[in-house]
Amino acid sequence: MLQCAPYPLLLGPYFPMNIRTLLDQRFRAAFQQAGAPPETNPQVQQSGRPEFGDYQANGAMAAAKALRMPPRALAEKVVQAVDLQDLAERVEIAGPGFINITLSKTWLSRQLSEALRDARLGVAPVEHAQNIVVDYSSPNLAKEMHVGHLRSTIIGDAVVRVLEFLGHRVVRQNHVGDWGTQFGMLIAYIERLRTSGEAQLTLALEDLEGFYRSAKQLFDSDPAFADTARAYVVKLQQGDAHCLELWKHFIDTSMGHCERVYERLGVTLRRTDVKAESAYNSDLPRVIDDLRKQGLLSESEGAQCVFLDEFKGKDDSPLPVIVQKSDGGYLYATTDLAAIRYRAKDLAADRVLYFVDARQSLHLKQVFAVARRAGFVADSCSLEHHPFGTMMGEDGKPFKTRAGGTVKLVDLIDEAEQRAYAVVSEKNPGLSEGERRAIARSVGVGAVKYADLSKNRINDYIFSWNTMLALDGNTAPYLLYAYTRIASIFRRGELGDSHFTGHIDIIEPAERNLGLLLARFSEVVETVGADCYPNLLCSYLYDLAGAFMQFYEACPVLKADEPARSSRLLLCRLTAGVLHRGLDLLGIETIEQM
RNA sequence: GCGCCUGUAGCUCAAUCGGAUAGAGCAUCAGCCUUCUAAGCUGAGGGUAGCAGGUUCGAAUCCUGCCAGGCGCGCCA
Repeated sequence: MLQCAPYPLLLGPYFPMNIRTLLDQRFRAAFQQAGAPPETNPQVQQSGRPEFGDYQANGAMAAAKALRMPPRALAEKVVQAVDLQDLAERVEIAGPGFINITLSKTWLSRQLSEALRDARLGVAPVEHAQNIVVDYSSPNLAKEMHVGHLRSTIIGDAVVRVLEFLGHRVVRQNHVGDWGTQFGMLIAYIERLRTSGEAQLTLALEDLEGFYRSAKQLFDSDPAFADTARAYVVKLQQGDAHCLELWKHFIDTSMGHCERVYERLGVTLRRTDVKAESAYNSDLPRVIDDLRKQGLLSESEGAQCVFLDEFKGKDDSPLPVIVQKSDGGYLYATTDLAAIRYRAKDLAADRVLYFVDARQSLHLKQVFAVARRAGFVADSCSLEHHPFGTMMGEDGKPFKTRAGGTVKLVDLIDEAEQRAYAVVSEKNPGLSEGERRAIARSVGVGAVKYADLSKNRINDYIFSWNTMLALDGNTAPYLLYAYTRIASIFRRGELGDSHFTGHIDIIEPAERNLGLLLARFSEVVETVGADCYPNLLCSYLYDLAGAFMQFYEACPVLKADEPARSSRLLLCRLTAGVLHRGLDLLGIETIEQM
């Protein structure tokens, strides 16, 4: 394990704050002093181009308009007023009134030296920790996990990690589907196999997907079996002991499958995070009752519905949220309402995040609206659907096996590891078999996850083995390689904790470039925590890895003279720390060599 | 029919609350290994931002209309 962990000694008080926030505060004060109203947004952001400095404040144009004065004149006054003596080496006005800020190397050097002594690498814990409930993964247990579950699982887990790192109290909710009509069929099939022996049943359940297919086939071809299956749905719902036992056996087996996938993917979900659909069964009649008491319920064509004005269907007709079927059965909207109330009330959530397929947008919008109207959720609680697109094959159609079936996650992981193994063996044949296997595991799984995380989640995305396992470009292998290069420097120099001394002193352009990115880590992490777009963290880490590669080419470390050698070693150490932590927040594990 | 999402380089994708000359990677071409891992680095070419209007000092971003694709829309989840 690389010593990316921080210095144990903390010299004096250190209150990390991200640069953007710091500049925002300074400029807010300056704008007021310059005569702008207190609510003026200084619009501090990272500069788009190097010639515009490191940060820019763009608020002068808008504020000048309100004040009816020339924007450059306001910018002048702001620059006069702003106190940046400690941190900027240049503040310039450009164009119509942009204020460009170049940070001083001294200040940057000090920030980095401090971040190095901080276990959190300069990321401050949130001032007000929130209770954040995160609904993600949530596979249906009738079948094995397949590629359709990947995005929710991977993206949700990354966001969970980020939120916890920021200091929030996170409650994972794996809302697995373990109830509904198809389970009658599966139970009937279990029973049938049991009569031919326990061993055969166990074997059949190994391949859950095949199990489902066989049951379905029987269901479609054998009317007697179909009748039994339908009867079992009813018995199950009535709490029949025998059916429940078979059902539990099935659920248990299926959950075991999921857990093996989570384990291999390095996903933090545990059995204790499961709050299955069936867990809300007893609460469903109460949901209906409460909706009725609120006067929200109306009957339509025999079904119990909630009609809300904001939802219109065809020809402006009212669009119902059906919460109880005409036969008395409940639907997933009912379960979701029960779940949302549990999360808001029992779990006291400040935010509830749903990492759910974009196709459920309307459904969730309706559930959120009904829940609010019914008072299940306080106004102060934020309900957020974070949708994502579908994973497509290289032909632009939903990703399938060659035979046209769904791709099981275990198969996907197997193939990723195999392909990674082939690459490692080719690139680095000197490593032992065991080492290559271990590297292939990290690289293969890391590549799968990174391919998913690095894209803006809203769009559909094209899954391609080639781009994913490519060794260059914005991929997991590239980031992992950057990290191993640092590890290699430390190995080569035989460096232990005691060898890291002195402080970071930014001199070369490549050092400055790298240092500036390192100092921005907290900005990215905070943004991801707020907006739930892990691809921002990916592209940051990619930039960081790139900046390190350039630094590596331009600035010798071990061969440098003091004090540059010490400074560069510390820069390497901080880079390793940020890469390690950043990848960890994405759920990707680093390796020491590859 | 109504609603939601999307349309950026040949391909895969970015772009912070509207900000300056729209950026990467792949692929193509040209360079760099007696020097800390070349799974790397440097450089070149490649764009009517779907189309047309509008708002604005300023639009890939906001608004309107059209075109194209995907998805959703009463008793599955």
